[in-house]
Amino acid sequence: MSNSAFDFDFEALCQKKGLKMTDQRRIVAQVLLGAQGHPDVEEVYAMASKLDAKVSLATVYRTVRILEDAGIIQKHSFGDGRARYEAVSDDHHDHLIDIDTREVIEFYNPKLEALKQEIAAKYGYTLIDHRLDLYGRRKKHTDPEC
Amino acid sequence: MSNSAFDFDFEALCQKKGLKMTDQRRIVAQVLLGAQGHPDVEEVYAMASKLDAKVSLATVYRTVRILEDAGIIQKHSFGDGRARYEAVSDDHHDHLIDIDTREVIEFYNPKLEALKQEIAAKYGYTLIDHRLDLYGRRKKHTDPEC
DNA sequence: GTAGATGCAAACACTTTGCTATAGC
DNA sequence: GCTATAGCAAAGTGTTTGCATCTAC
Repeated sequence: MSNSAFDFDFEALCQKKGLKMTDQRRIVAQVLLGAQGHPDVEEVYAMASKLDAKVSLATVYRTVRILEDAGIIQKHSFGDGRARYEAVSDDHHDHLIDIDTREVIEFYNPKLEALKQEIAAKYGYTLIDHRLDLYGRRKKHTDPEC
Repeated sequence: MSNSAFDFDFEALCQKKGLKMTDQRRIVAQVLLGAQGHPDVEEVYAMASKLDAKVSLATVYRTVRILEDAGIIQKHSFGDGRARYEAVSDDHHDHLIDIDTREVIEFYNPKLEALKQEIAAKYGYTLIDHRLDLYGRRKKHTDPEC
C-alpha cells in the first residue's frame, strides 16, 4: 500500500528536502491525495488511523503543513472554523457551498478565471492565489440529478 | 456620541429584537460601522476601549455576533486565523489582498457579479452570499524575470 | 550513529459560555 | 421589579510545539 502511485511525488519531495519518509507521512499523504471532497484534519486523522493505528493528530498536522508548503494540497476555509484540504490538481475549480447541507460543489468557469487575472492586473498585481466561494441555497425546482 | 447617525439602525434593531440598548453595544456598533478597513475583534476592542473604558472583549464578541446575524456587518477571513469585520454597505465589493503587505484593496467588477449569479443559477442555486479574495503580489515595473 | 520524526501533553490563539452583579426598560 | 446584559474567568476548539523516545537513512 505504500507504493501506490499517490505517494510517488511525495517520496521524491521528501528526498529533495532531506525529509525522512516514514509510514505515517506516507499514509497521511495517501489519504489526502486519495480523498474526495475537502476533509478537515480530524477527518484525515480518522482515515489515516483506519489504515494504520499509529498515526497521531500532531503528525497529521505536521504532514499537512509539509504538503501544503510544497503546493501539493491546498487549504480552504469554508467558514466553519476549521481548515479543509484538497489535493491540488491541474483542473482548477472554485466552490459553491450549499448553506443548508454544507455540500460543496466544485465548478470551473473560464470566463471567471480570465476575469480574476484581469482584475488583479488592473490594480498592478500578479495573481498568486485566489479563492471564490459561492454560498447558495438550492432553488425549489424538482431537480433530482447533479 | 450615542446619537450619531451610525447607530440609528442598531437602536431600532435592538428594539425590534427585544434587546436592550446599552452603552457598550452602542460603542461597539459605532466603532464597527465607522471603522475603515477590516478590523478584527481585538482591534474593535481597542478602539471601543479608547472611547469608553468599560467594554470587555466578551461584549465585543457578543455584539459583533448580533450585528453579523442582523446582516449589518460581514465577517471575513483573510487567512490569518482571525475573523475580520466590515460594515455591509450598498456598494458590494470583493478583496484583493497584497500577500506581502497584507494590505486589502477593495474592488467592484459588475461583470464578475453577474457571472457569480449566473454560475449559481446554472447549478440550481440562489446565491445567498459569496466571497472572492484575490491574493496577489505587486508587479514591478521593470520586471527582468520572476 | 545521527539527524530528524513521532507521540504525548502542554501551550497557544481565538472564541464562546456559565455565573453573579448590574443596568435597561 | 423583571429580564437581559456586562464582566470576568473558565471552558472550548482548532492548531502548534517542547521534549523524550524512537526510527530512517
